[in-house]
Parts: sequence; structure tokens; C-alpha cells
Amino acid sequence: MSRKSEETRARILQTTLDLLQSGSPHLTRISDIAKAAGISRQALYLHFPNRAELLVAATKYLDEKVNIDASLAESRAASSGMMRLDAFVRAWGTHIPVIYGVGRALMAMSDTDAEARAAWDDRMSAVRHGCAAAVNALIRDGDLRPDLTDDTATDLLWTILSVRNWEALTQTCGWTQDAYLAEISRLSRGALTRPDR
Amino acid sequence: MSRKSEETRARILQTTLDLLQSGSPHLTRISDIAKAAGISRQALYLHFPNRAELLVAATKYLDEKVNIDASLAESRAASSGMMRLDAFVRAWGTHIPVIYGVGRALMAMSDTDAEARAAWDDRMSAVRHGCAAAVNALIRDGDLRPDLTDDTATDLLWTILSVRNWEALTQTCGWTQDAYLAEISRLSRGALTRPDR
DNA sequence: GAATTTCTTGACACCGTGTCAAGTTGACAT
DNA sequence: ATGTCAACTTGACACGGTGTCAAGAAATTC
Repeated sequence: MSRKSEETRARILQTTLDLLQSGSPHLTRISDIAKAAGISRQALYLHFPNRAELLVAATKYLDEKVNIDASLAESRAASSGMMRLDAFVRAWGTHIPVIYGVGRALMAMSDTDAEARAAWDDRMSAVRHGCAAAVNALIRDGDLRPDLTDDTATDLLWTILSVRNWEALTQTCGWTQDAYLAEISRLSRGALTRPDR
Repeated sequence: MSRKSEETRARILQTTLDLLQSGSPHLTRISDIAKAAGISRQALYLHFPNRAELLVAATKYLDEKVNIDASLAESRAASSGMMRLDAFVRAWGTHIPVIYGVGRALMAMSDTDAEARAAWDDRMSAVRHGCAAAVNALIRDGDLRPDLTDDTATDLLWTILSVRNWEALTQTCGWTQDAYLAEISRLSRGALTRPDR
């Protein structure tokens, strides 16, 4: 694990992220990544045992760079439940485009690879915890719709905030990121909070 | 295209649907389907040129059997815009589980196969037309939120009603179909209609 | 009963992933 | 400067799944 080794490792990961960000996952083959990183395909296997672990490592690498937890933490600072919900929605919604490339690859692999699925599920369960925290803040303030249990509300918010929905609205429907954030905030609020306030 | 030929063709399609309904798409290989249909793998290629066209044919076959258009048409009979929205949401939401098996396979193939993607997009654009019709009915009655254009509203409803959201809530979160229908109806209504009514 | 369609068996090519072996390059230590 | 070790290279191969081709058997149809 010398300096040189870590250097190429980082280059591989960065190249992987770059390729995934611009180009569909199945067009990002192991050989494509190796070529773009300036090494042989076999050399890549000296650093990562298989495609799934490469993608997982790339995800972690990205996480370290952008520190998603810190961004989400800021939503915890909000005073009221309503503000907290909004802060969380905006924080997560802003991070989706950052992780979309690798996320899409992980989702595609989830069909066939248990390891990839586990890695993606892990990320998604972290988001779910954020949803649950926002829901709890609403409950504390008495702002949750009375006909929703906390679990139901969390499921609903988590689904509304899915990467797939971001993909549908911004990629398929062509919405701008701002339009997405605005509508999805309103939708989340309308879905979870009492109609009378 | 004799009697025998059509017979096996139908058997292949039905077997395909059966296998897709119970088991993930990548576990439904061409050879699996052939075996389950009681013919050789090569015989299957005498009826369908490739996997994508087989799936597309299976989708059409299913459409003919369940007649999804007829089911959606009933929502057109509703008098008020609000009722029409609700009828459409329930009609489509009820059909999602029927098409989920083949839909999932088509979605998975969409990553790699243009033909599969076209077939799925075609289905989804049919749903989108239904969404647009419901939105227009709301507009006619003056019940659409004033801050939504018809396109935005259609995009939003179409996204809310996506197969992915059904999958997230019923398959991942474990909601019953009834719970899904109830919540998604409420969500759709809340997202599109004026808050004051 | 003969012609034709349907299906079978078996072989092979292609693609992408993953593995293995043998050899090259370069950095560093002594 | 020489030997050692890690990083990397080239080239070969296995595997699984899709799709193709050819030759022959079996069933249908007329």
C-alpha cells in the first residue's frame, strides 16, 4: 500500500466516478475505466477484486469527498419541525445529482449482485433515518397529519425523495434542479403536515 | 403460422409472464423460459428473434388479456375532475401489480436494449396521457392548484404514480395494496388540487 | 403417403467478467 | 551497481448468457 499504489487507486476511483457521471452504467465497463485511468484492465484487478467492490469503493470515495452526512446534519439544526423537514428535503435533494452517477450504476447492479445491493440499501437506509428524524420533529411539534403513523409517514417521505423520482422529474421530464427542489418540498410538506396549517 | 405454431407461441408468452411474476428478471433466462415451456432453447428463437422482442411480445400478450385500456377508460366516465383523478389513480394503481413482473424485466433491459426501452417508454407515455387527461379534468373544474401549469401537474402525477413508487411502498416498505391505493390517492389529490377545497 | 412446418441436438461466435502465469519496469536499500 | 520488491504489463483462458448455423428427426397438413 505504498504512495504509488494509493495514488493509482484514487485515480481509478475518480475515473470511475467521472465515467459514471457522463454515460450510462453499462457503457462503463471495467476495461473502459482501466483505459481511462491509464492502466491495463488486469492492473485494475490488483486494486479491486470485482466490479461490485469497485463501485462500492467509488461510492465511499465520493462520500468522503462530499461529506454527505455533514450536509444532512445541518438540517438537524432547524428549530421547528416544518423547517427541519424543509431543510432535510433540500439537503438530500441537492445531493442526489452528486451521487446519481454511481447510484445508477449501483441500482443497475443490484439486480444481479448482492454486494452492490447491500451497499445501495445501506445508503438508502441512511436517507430513511433522516426521513424518520424529520417525521419525529413534526410529531414533536404536533404538525404531522393525525392520520399518519410515524412509520407510514417515513415510508412516504422516503419514497417521495427517492433517486428514481429525481430521475423521472429532472432527467425524463426535463425539470431544472430548482424546479425539482421547489415542487418536491411542497409535495413533502403537503403529504406529511396537517392540512389546517 | 399454423395452429400448432400459435399454440406454442402463446405457451412461451404465458410461461414468460409466469416466470417473470415469480422471480427476478435476471433469473429468467431464455433457457429457463424454454425449459419451462417444454421446448428447446433454439425452438424459442424460431418464434422470437431475441430476448427484447420476447419481452415486448409478452407485454402485448398481457395487455390483450387484461385490457388495461378498458380499465383506464372507466375513469373517463367520472363526472367531476376530482372524481376522475381518483378513479384514474385507483385504476392504474390496481393494474401496476398485474404488469409488475414484465415491467421490471423491461425496465432492467432498458439499460442495455433500445427496443425494450422503447416498449416500456411507450407504455409509460400511455399512462402519462391518462395523467394529462385527469389534470385537464381538474383544470376544467377549476380545481387544479393555481401555481401548477398543466405540464408540471402532469409530470408530477405521472411521477407519483410510477411503478418504482409502487415497488418502493409495497415491495420494499411492505405496504398492502389497499394501503398503497389509499395513500397514493390522498397524495395525488393533495399534490394537484387547491388546498382550499 | 408425401410435402412441409416444427422442433431437436450439437456446435460455435461474441461479449464482458474474472483468473492465471510469466515477464517487465522502476524505486529503494545496501 | 546490484539485488529485491511492488506495481504493472501482455497474453492466454474459463465461464455464463445471448444469438447463429446446420443437419436431421418428428409431427402436421394436404
